[in-house]
Amino acid sequence: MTPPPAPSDAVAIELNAVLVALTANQPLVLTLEDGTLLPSGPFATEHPTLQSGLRAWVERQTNHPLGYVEQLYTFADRNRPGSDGCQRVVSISYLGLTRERLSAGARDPEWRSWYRYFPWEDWRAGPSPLIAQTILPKLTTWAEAGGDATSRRERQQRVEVSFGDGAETWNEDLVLQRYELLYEAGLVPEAKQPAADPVPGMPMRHDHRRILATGIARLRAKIKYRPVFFELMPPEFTLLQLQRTVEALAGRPMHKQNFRRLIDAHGLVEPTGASSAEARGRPAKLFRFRREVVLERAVLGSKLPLSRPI
Amino acid sequence: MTPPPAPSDAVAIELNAVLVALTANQPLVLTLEDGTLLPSGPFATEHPTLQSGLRAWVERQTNHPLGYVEQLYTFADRNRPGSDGCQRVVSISYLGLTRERLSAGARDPEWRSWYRYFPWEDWRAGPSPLIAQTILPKLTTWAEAGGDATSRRERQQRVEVSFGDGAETWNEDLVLQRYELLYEAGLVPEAKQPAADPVPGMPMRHDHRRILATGIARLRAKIKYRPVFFELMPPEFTLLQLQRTVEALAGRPMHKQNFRRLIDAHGLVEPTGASSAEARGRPAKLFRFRREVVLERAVLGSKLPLSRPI
DNA sequence: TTACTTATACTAAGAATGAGCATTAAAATC
DNA sequence: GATTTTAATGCTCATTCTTAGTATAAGTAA
Repeated sequence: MTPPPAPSDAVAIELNAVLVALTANQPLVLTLEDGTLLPSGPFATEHPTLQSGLRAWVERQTNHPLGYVEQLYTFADRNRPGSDGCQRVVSISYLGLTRERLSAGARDPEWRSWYRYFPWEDWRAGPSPLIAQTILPKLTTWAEAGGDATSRRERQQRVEVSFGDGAETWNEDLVLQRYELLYEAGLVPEAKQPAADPVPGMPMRHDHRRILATGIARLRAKIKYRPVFFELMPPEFTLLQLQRTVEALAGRPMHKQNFRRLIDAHGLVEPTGASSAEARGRPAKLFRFRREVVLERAVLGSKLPLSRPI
Repeated sequence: MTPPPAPSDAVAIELNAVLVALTANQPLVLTLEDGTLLPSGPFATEHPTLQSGLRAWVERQTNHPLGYVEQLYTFADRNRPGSDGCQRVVSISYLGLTRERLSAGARDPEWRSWYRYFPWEDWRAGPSPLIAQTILPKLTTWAEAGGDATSRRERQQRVEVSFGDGAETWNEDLVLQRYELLYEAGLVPEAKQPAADPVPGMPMRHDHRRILATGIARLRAKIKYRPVFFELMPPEFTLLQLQRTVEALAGRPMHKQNFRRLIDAHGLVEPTGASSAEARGRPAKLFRFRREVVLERAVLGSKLPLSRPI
């Protein structure tokens, strides 16, 4: 059918990592060069697999173990933003979760909240006002400028699917679709023909903001059926701390009682016996993660116990 | 943190495709060389993206459009089965769905039922007897041969999670975990130290059976929230034909009335007005897929209406 | 002591799911 | 032509899962 593929000429392999940590209820991502780049790992190492090489490299750099690693996507587009056109760049990206941050306040590498890059993705205090006030109007203009009637209707439908109506119908998993729609509409500075007035949100170089969007989307989808969020928690924690962590990742508020019922129903935690008196109110019991459940089958039944904002 | 990655020396890029079609209620995969290889596509093409290049290549070869394409995984392990050790091979694999098969009965390329490679994955007629009779005994032996007590318990737990108890608790999505467990236990011919009596199921060269397992697993998971199975259907079909298609992919029987209720509740189809008189009984109405729903939000609520075998 | 937080128990309504009965409509067979 | 067989389709009922609360307990800060 096809001869065995010949070794391709002039291929550069690049590893990109979306490294996530969590501090003060903010989801953080490790960045370089004033927040404009994701860290790139070495490819040709002594390690047998990409994943083990990446893990060792991150652990050496941050002095903390990587709790969870998963491959995100491989980009190899010829006219990929950032490639110079003559050499094909294959970029293999990974998502990694880690428990603690390296030296606080450092620059390069620096941990930054991912909502600086995607401010419209934070709905923890209710629907992001950015969407109804800024994004939807611009996208509607773009949709109405589409060529023929079919194209216009298709654009409108994509806007509606990705962003909902700006209030009730929000799907927090569609991070990547939303970014790509804004990219196509020229509403982010990375676009080929960027508009004069892009939507708020810090850009990155090359296609690193797209890779970050891929990572956030994957993580938001993942926490619904695998309790990976424990990799971001300290060994002991209260249920409210756990809830705030999940809310930070999902970008949405949750119903406290139902959240606890869910965690309990799946046997994710066990009490340590101790209590925390960190906050002002009634002391909360401390829990630890039951490692055994990682091996068990899927959990959390694909639905997070969202609450409607008050 | 790290200098920009230097172009790696001696890297070969290989594209592998898991191309799926469906005929006579069998899920088929395109193979080469007497069923021992998956097709490999060219890498350096005139196309701007890997995906468009793969799509064009497949459509040229099979004379049928590829309905759906998705990236599966990138393997780049140094001691990957099939690599000769000196040159690093990066293998990017894709899943593609297509509607019709090319010339029937052809050899090379040839469409083969994926259950020839994974006979234990077909539970359409109830729990696969292979599991209780052959696989679980062998895996139990392997688990009990583990080094210390901790290792033995961990092995047992992995067997239990991947294969369940051989009867009630079966998760059809864990195709890859099951194959990898059998690989580790030396129970497939591809293993490094294969046992004298591997479990039934046709092997493939290199790591192509692992790639196929990845594709099946991805597809089984995908149909629960995106109706991609329509890409395998003719333009008009009866609801029973649709059910048989989903059953072929998931490898499990479904409850007919509840399956129809689900399809109906999500507005996936619309009647064409015509009826089919293919089978003996009462003629079934013909339906067509409502293309609009592809754009809409997630569907099928993560649960297929399984039925217990009679 | 009072006001305020936070934790935790419990419940009622509604939606989704699992399982099956009953009926209809055609072809095949006697 | 009546009867059997095969499938399609309509409908119900119980159970479980979700949603959205109310109520109460147990601490700290003023």
